[in-house]
Amino acid sequence: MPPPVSLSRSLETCSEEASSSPSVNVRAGATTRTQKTKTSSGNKKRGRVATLKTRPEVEQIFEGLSFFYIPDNDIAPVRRLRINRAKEFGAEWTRDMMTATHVIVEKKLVYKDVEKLWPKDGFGDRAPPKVVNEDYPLDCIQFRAIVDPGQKKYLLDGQVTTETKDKEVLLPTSGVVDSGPGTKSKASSLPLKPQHHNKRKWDYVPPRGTPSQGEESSLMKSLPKANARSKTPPKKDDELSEFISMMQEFKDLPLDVDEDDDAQSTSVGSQHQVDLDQGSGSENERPSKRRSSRRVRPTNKAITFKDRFACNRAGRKDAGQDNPNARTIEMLQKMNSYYERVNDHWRTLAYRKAIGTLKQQTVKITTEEEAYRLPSIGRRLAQKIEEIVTTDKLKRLEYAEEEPTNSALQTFLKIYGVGNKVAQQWIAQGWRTLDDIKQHVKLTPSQMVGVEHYDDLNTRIPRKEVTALGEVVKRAAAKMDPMVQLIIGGSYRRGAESSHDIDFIVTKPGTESVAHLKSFLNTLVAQLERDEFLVARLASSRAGSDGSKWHGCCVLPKIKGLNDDDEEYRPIWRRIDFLLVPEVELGAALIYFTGNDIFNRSMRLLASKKGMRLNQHGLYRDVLRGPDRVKVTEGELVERRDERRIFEILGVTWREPWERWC
DNA sequence: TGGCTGTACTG
DNA sequence: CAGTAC
DNA sequence: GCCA
DNA sequence: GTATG
DNA sequence: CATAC
Repeated sequence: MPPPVSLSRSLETCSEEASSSPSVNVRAGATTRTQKTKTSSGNKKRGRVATLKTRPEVEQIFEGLSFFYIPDNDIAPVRRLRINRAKEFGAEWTRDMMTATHVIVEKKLVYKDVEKLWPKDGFGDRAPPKVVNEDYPLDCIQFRAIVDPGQKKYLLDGQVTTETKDKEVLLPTSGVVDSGPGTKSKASSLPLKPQHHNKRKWDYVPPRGTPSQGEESSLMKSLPKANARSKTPPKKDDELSEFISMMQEFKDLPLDVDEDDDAQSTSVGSQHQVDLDQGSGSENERPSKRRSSRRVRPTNKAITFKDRFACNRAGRKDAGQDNPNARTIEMLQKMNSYYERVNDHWRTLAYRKAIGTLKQQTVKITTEEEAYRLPSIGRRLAQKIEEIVTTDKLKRLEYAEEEPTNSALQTFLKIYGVGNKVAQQWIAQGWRTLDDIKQHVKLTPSQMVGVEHYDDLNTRIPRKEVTALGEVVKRAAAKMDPMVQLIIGGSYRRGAESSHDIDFIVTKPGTESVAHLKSFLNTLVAQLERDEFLVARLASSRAGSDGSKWHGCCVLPKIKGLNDDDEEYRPIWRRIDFLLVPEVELGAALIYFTGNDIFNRSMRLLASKKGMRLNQHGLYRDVLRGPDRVKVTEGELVERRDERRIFEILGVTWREPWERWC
């Protein structure tokens, strides 16, 4: 594999600006097709400027800004294109730094190079221009917003940051550059989101009238979007498109690559085409900054089989507040709940996994590439993460939340017994509020309770109260059968500070089937109902079935020292569940009822990959699954009593309940 | 391109 | 069984 | 949405 | 009606 | 619940 010498040479030709960035050209050359080899004169003038488009006013994001480029010319085709792009969006190209609002520096250069050009006398009264690398304008265009120029990703080599926060800005010598007004840009960005196949699904449909929503594959990113915009029908032959595709391919590559990159690639060295240049060993782990489609997951970060399962990665609660990615997580969670609402089951799953991954990060994830290297974060999510970090918002989410039916959906789904089908149906019938529902809809008994006690049932239960409720039940139970054990599971067992409901695992030494506990539960429930502790029954075993659970509502009685201080004690309805578990199955049941659900699914998935099966009853092996993965054989029971043994057999290192937050 | 945990209860 | 819940 |  | 899906 | 026994 001889290095592409010839190519690079031809490039150099076109890069008359010598000293600077031969590399750029290399690429251009390599891409041949673009301007046939002989880029020079003829083609060059072929009115690129003439093709300058004017974009709709709303897109004039750079209005009032003037960019000073370093190097100060537009000889290199790529830079010329970039300058023109900036102009399209309202920027002025200035050749005088004194009038510039931003100094756009080629990545190959370091901060010192900028200092050389920096006016010795400063800028007088006016704020000095912001110094950023060439990614800055591109990102602004991509997000259709003036993003914070102080972000790390726009720093030059050798540039020092002033603040430790996210928004640091570097100041040139005399510098007093703050991130300036509008660091939190409010500018509108365009949606970047390919709508999906998602057959037969009521997928989200962007509100009409909003700016192009469209298709835009993740690989296409910003530029193509422009052409595809509704208003201006794309012109196939537009020569700009040629550049566009070229830009897409290279815009994220450092402009220096190639043969000379060598040495300290501390810079955003890229090793694209690593395979080409022999040994040079640039195959360091540098996350290739390219955003092209080519998937190059760094191989160095080998993820072992078992590490791919969430149940094997540590996780504790809390990962929230102080987490450096809190903002990102918050936004993704909103997207997640949106997809939950529209019943996009699998996307919801993907988001939850990604959020889990993010929660475990100890450093802030800033760029797409950085995010992409993490497990369960693919291109699409990585892009969204970068968008959030860069613009502090997510366009896709804004559209989603604008959906008029969205709020009604959100309301209805929080009613016990109402899922997506029913909620959609109600909305289709025109109902939008709880009142509408109360008046016009025939509810099932469960839904009735759900509506009547809507607020109570959607209020989280403080841990302290869960404990208190637990005591009430345990006391009653002990009175009727001291041998029975009640274990509070769910998030409480994981150590949560508040829970959505209370889960009791009801078991008793010596029991081998739920039948042995059924009568006890009936008695217990009956008693607690008389005590007016249990106030509603939502679901309980059907006659014939295994009958192992009971769902209902309860209220905490007035208790000395806990809630008797207020003259007005109002009982709050709480969701309560009982699960009958024969003692022999306690381990499996504990795993199941401790969760969280991602943890459980992960454990079960791992089990199934190992030819085993895990459910609330136990761990089985040699499960035979027929042709359509239909379970043919139950499999042989391996373990069910001992929680730890189940972990062991699955090859999962033991994790305490409070370590099962995924 | 197909899978994505596995089960119990309601109506 | 579809829908819902866990 | 992610992944094998 | 009761069982089944 | 809808359908079947």
